[in-house]
Amino acid sequence: MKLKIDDVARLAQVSKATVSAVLNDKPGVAEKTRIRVLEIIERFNYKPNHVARALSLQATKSVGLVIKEIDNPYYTKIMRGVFHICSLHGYSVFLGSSELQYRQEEKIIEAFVNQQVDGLIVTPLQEADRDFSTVFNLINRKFPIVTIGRIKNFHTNCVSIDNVAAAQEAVSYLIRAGHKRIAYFAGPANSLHNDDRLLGYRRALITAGIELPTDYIVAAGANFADGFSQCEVLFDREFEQPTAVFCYNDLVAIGLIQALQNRGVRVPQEIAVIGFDNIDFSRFSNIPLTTVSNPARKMGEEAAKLLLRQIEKPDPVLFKEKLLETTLVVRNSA
Amino acid sequence: MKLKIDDVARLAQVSKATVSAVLNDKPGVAEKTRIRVLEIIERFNYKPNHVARALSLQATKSVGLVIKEIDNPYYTKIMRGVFHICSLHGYSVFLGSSELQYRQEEKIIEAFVNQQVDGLIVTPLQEADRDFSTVFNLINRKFPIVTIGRIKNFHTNCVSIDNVAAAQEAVSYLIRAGHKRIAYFAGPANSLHNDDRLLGYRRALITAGIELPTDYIVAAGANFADGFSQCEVLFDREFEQPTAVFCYNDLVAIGLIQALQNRGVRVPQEIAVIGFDNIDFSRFSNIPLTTVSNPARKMGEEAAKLLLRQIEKPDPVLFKEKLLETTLVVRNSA
DNA sequence: TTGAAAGCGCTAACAA
DNA sequence: TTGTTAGCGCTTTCAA
Repeated sequence: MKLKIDDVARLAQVSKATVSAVLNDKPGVAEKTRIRVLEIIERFNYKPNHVARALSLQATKSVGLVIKEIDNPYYTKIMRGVFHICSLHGYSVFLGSSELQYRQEEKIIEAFVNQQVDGLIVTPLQEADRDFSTVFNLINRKFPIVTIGRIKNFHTNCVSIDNVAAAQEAVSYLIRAGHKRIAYFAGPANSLHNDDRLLGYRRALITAGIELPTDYIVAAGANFADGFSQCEVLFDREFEQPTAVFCYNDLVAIGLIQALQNRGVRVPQEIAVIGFDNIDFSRFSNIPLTTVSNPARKMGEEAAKLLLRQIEKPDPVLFKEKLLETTLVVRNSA
Repeated sequence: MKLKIDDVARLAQVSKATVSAVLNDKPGVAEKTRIRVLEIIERFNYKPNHVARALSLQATKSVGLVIKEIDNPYYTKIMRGVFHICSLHGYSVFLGSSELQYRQEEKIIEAFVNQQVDGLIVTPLQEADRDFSTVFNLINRKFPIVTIGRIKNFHTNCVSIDNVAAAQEAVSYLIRAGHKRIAYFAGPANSLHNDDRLLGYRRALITAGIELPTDYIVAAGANFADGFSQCEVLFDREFEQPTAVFCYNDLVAIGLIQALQNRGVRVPQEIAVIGFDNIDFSRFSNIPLTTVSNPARKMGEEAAKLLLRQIEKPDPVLFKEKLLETTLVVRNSA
């Protein structure tokens, strides 16, 4: 069977306390014995039992990451960032995806907490009637948590981007390019990201002194199919057809462009389109997409750093928000 | 602080052995006391400490999943399957991605084993000079493992598809459609999948009595960029231009189609293209892709089932291979 | 039907 | 500098 610490102790002719000390780089072990112990460990390929150590230390060296959609490249980028930093620091990560259901999100969080993870990174689902008490309680108990994106009316340690400013920049770019009738293909209802991007869109218009009926705000969603299917709204007779569309995200933008092309509408000549996120694929899409680059991987990394810092020296004080930079990536769609 | 089993025992005025018994649905607890204990558990929201239980049981109720690429939708589908079955059975899953580096794969596997996962699902990287001793040793120690895809010259519990037959079917379809000059855009070198698909391609040609120089086999890869960049090879003067291309996977096919369109070549009229995997996006791509549907999610599920069965009642006997069905999905690209 | 006690493999006081 | 011992929070034998 597998070796345990007592075996190593016996083989090295020391007590297990000593073995434990060398395992954990504790001072106060004679160089000679340290070497002897290390030799035995090496020779017999001893690996400490992680579970036993976790029980004794009351720390599992693991964190939980809860994302919203496993198939969304934005979240896989975040994942990569989190994985990267965590593995650098010897933490492993449990992954769970709420698939946009907040009950599911709560279940996952609870499961992770029961698994004794040392901390949690959550991309919280924000629905109007959503109950945040699970997260709330955890935070009250000083359980280490960082959220990716703020929670409405609620303070957490979090990392995010300035969605308002980013959207405003994108729309201002369209305005500077001469567009006056600019539609917004909105994201999921009750998404804080969507609220912020909508606000940025509005601010850009206001700043430029452009007034547009609310018809120019089209409820789309977050996926390819949403952009694709809502395309027809643009050709509705009720309002003057836009010359540009700012989209909630790249998937929506790509869906829209596809539908536009199916109708024979040229992009960007007849209708310009801007996305958001700068997913990998947007570079390769049929018409390379102009979009706002969202530093998802970096967000994952910063979230992990924030969390690990919190775990390793709990800061009684207060909530930190880390804001990351976005940039407009101009390609061919606008 | 958090309640422990002793607290519950005290509150319910029983011993902790009794509490443990009701927690684990063991028989031999009087209905009256069971109810009393459950009430206390409910009232104080007691949750057993997973780590302590794991140490005592020598089982963590967790498994490790090692995939090759986090950004590849094929693997995220597998993930979903694995997650689904595991969570149904109360197992949590550690995820790791080798990102195509087998050293990385080994590290992850070792880390998982040290974490005391109860079993492992691996999508093994197959390179020519690759050393499988880590996996080998684990299997010899009867450590529960299932691989997704076979390992060359090596028996494991595994789930896979019949890549040869699937490729043969796709290419035969092209032949029946009248194509005679069919190229193969090959996947990564040393990929067993690629070997099998290549074999299927060859068999289809042989069966139809078609002979083609090896120029028609183009080294591409597994990603969009590979298909995109290798497009030009098709227009090489050295050999007669193909009328159809069978691609290693959808990403390559989509990349190729994109490049073809950039050149003004019409798909499928001038060149027909078939992919492999049927990733979600292939349905939405510019020209909806004809492809071989690869039941990735189902593979994940079956792999998980196989693994859990192995964990819960170790079968001393032998290796099982589960072969899943593929089907040709005909859309517009061929 | 219940409880006392030992044990899972490790860490950390404390004593020697 | 090293060893003894008591936990960490659970499960499980065995005796009552």
